[in-house]
Amino acid sequence: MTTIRDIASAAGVSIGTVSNYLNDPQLLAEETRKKIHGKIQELDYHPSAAARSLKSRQTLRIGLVPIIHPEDYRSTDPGDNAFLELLAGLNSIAAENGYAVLISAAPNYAQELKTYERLIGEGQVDGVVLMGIRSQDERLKLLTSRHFPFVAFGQSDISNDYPYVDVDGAAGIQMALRYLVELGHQKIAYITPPEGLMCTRQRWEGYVRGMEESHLEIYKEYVIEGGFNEKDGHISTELLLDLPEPPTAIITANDICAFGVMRTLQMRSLQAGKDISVIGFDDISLADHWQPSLTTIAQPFRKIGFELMQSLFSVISGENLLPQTMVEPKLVVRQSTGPMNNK
Amino acid sequence: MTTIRDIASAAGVSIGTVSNYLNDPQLLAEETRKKIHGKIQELDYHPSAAARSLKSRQTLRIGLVPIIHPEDYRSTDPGDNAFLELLAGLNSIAAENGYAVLISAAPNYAQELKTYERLIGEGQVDGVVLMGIRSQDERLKLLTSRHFPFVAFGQSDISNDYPYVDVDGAAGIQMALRYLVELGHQKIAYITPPEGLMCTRQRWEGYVRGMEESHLEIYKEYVIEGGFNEKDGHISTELLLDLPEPPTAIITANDICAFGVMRTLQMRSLQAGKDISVIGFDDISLADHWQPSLTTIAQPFRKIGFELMQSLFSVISGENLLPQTMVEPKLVVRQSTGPMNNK
DNA sequence: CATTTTTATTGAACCGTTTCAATAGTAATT
DNA sequence: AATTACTATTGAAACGGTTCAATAAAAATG
Repeated sequence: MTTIRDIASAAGVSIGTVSNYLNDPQLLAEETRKKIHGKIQELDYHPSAAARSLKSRQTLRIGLVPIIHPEDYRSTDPGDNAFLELLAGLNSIAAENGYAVLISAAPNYAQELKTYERLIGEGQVDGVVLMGIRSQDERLKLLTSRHFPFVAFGQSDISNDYPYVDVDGAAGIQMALRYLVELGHQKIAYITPPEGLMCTRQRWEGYVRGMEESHLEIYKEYVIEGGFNEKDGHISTELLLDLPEPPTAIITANDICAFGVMRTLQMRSLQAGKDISVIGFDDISLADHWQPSLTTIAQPFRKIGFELMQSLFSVISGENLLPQTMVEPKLVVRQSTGPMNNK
Repeated sequence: MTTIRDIASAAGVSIGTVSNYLNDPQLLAEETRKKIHGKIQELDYHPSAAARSLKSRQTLRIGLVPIIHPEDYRSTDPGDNAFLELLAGLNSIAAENGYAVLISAAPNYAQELKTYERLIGEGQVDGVVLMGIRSQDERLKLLTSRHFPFVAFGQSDISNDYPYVDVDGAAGIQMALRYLVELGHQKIAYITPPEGLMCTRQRWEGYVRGMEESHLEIYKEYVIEGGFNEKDGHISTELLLDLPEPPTAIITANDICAFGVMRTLQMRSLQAGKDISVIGFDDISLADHWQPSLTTIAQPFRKIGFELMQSLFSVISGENLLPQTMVEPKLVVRQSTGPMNNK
């Protein structure tokens, strides 16, 4: 192992000078700089991360604490696809800034907070990224009270004075509505996410705004409190189709729910995209491969990862202690939507 | 920040004793142990990871270096699903042993080796996990020559005297064959992965052994050098169906290829699972949602993650410097296979 | 009871950096 | 020429643990 002392003596300078070379090279005379550079290459020197962070109090690491599901599970959870893209986003910005991402798993929810406490207590990381914000999220409280830099993906239902990045669900729904109206639809049903979630409230606003924008009235029969599962889609669709005047388009809580809608249409010999238009939310990988493929409001997870990491850096550097970003979703048009069919 | 000295003076002992408490509590007298424990709780003490690893030379971290694809991409790459499950496996064993996983991304292949060199040079991790082993993989050479603990997922086509975990592709194919024969199939075609890969060689062995086992002869017309894409499945299937005596079952290189096979069958108005049985490899999430759902040979990625991390620990501890593990795949039966159809 | 062994604790050195006041040398200013 | 202002470099003191030879006290042995 070669240390800073080896470099110093090989280059005939003091260790302080080598340290300066490492941290602020322009402090040195051109000649000295070259000499040190040469020796570093020659001796293949890498400064010890441990020593460095012991003294300087920064680790160049960002923490992430996933909960590992106990069993081997193959989920259609959008979380899956999302998580990878998000991780890619986080990592790429992190790497650009010389940071790495430390994943310290918690075996279950009970151990979650303790894992965060260890992570920050031991000084393993300079900041953390929170995913899957829950209502009354204890992690928000913990990190806020400890004044530890963090950023969350998603807003909470409690106070929102913490750094976050969120997807503008309202804009997404509004976008979908605008598109459907362009296609001639007017009877547009909306299957909402479960009551009580932040995104439910957000998206509802989008629905209201979008309908107003197109001067359409909201019929309460067309708004169904649904959920994220295929079953929710199924049940809600049955209700909608049994109305005296069924809708010609359905916006759903997420893609999985939309699949439930489409299966129900099929059972009734209706064709999605022709008889009834269906729009999902998320754009999971299945959406593209479904038959017919699903038009959906895509969440740009990679970009969210970028934003999260950039926000976190601005918190850490003190440049902006309360960055709050909204990311715009994107409408991906596929086969499950089409012009209104006047039979 | 409370340090070991704070605890020591609060408990009225020396810092050496507190250190002993931390690392080997049974060295202490019951009474002392309690006293220190109390103060640690009271002062919410967490030993500094940096100081600890500076002196002890272990980081309690394992490194992983993914290459971040430059663009936002939504892939059907089994790698995706695989990567997450694998990561879950790695993390859960790591966490059990007090370890965390450090992800240090490389922006591209050109920078990959440098990233590894930094990671181990700076002493950021105690070992690394290698994924996606390539032929003549430079990483194997680097890590071996530096005597740095590592374990690879997959064998290489060069020398194999390094620690690895691999999936027994031969056993998988043999399993599939046995199942097809049970269903009455005899004309069983095999679309191979591309020539030159390790897995191709492995699986070919499985095909040969499986056919021999059932006393079936191998017809070279039934063996097609294919690949991992939908197109490979398509082209190969056309060839197979145009034979004077087309096969009644097809084993493919992976699920994506199998989808290509199934689409081709559909084009010719043949029904997978009735007219011709199709078996994939990997069990990506789409396999279950395809119409008809795909029978496939599943790679247990979670378990592979377990094995990888366990192997790595045994290398690090010196307990076994050359662990080499084969993991058995599992046949997942769905709708794309069925009894032979004697028309 | 003296001696040896075992058990519990200590304290100082060390791990490899960063940091910063101090210093020497050089250039600019009066 | 004397003073002041920079620039480049130094050296020692941290940072917060671990390690280990040394020591003290208690227990076992002859």
